[in-house]
Amino acid sequence: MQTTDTTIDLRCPTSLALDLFGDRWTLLVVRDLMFLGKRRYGEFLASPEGISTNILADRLKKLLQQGLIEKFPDPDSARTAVYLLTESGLGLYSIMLEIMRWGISDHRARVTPEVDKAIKEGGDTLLLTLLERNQAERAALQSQSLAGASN
Amino acid sequence: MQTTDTTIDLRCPTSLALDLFGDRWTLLVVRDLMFLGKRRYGEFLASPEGISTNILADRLKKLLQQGLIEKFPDPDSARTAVYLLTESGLGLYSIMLEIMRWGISDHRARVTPEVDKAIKEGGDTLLLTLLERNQAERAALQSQSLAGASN
DNA sequence: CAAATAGCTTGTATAATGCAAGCGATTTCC
DNA sequence: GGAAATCGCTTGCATTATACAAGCTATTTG
Repeated sequence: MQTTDTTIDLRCPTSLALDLFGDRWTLLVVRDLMFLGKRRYGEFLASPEGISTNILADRLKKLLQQGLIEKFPDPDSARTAVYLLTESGLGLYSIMLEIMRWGISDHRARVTPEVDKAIKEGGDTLLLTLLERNQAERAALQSQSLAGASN
Repeated sequence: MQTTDTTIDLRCPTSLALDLFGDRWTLLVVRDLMFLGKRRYGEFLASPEGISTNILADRLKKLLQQGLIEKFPDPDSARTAVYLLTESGLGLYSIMLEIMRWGISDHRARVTPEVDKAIKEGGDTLLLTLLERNQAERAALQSQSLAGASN
């Protein structure tokens, strides 16, 4: 007699997580999207860490495949796209916040005031804000792209 | 007039954190030490992910250099060493717990009952336990190595 | 309509990782 | 107590990932 559920991934969640972001760049793209309001290829590229163009393209592709981000046509320009975290992508919020908390406490690195407040206050006020913002952006982009398609 | 403190690392804490564990293996060694009670080279090597010998040696060296782990002579054998997380190393606890929480919720990966309980209950009961255990182990290893030195 | 720009892709060099073998210091076995 | 096995690495080499520069296409600007 076996267990009824055979879909459980027996691996350690740490290992699973590292499949996703066990590299130098993925979480920096997530950070840009989650906390710095960046949405476009060129904006990610402009981050001070200096990701290369091919690596950025590769990470965006992987994040798309894993359903952590979505890609929309940019209402302002036909040659750029807008990337947005999905709800699943925002599921990385707590990990990101703990990483930032760690970086601040041990190394006195800097974050935005918004993040700083979230780290010090605890709770998930910021997460709720991010979820709302994201939903609003997504709605706007979807209606725009529909309108665009009917032109 | 400048700020008095010139030691602040201006980089984003995410980037700082990725310097430390932005790779495939470092956090798996931390997991072994923090939650699975592994202490020796051979035990890390035996983890199911299958780290290579040179990579393991390299990561242990880096973790030592960064003060996240300590190395003690093994009281039971002159050819092995015992590695222990420092308090600074245990500072990664919250990050690890959030990573495991993420892995469990989205992918139903498995953790030890002890970790599962910690994830579900919240609070830092487990962290306190780990800190105590670690201190006890460290004390034992230090007294043993002193006794050994006087032989 | 020419030049510039955004978002990539495509080489190619370098660095990180994976794999297997080897090596010195113990420890075990007979 | 000597030979063989074991442990904790290190070293060499093949493969993969990343960095850097250039190029290409579609769009947009002047």
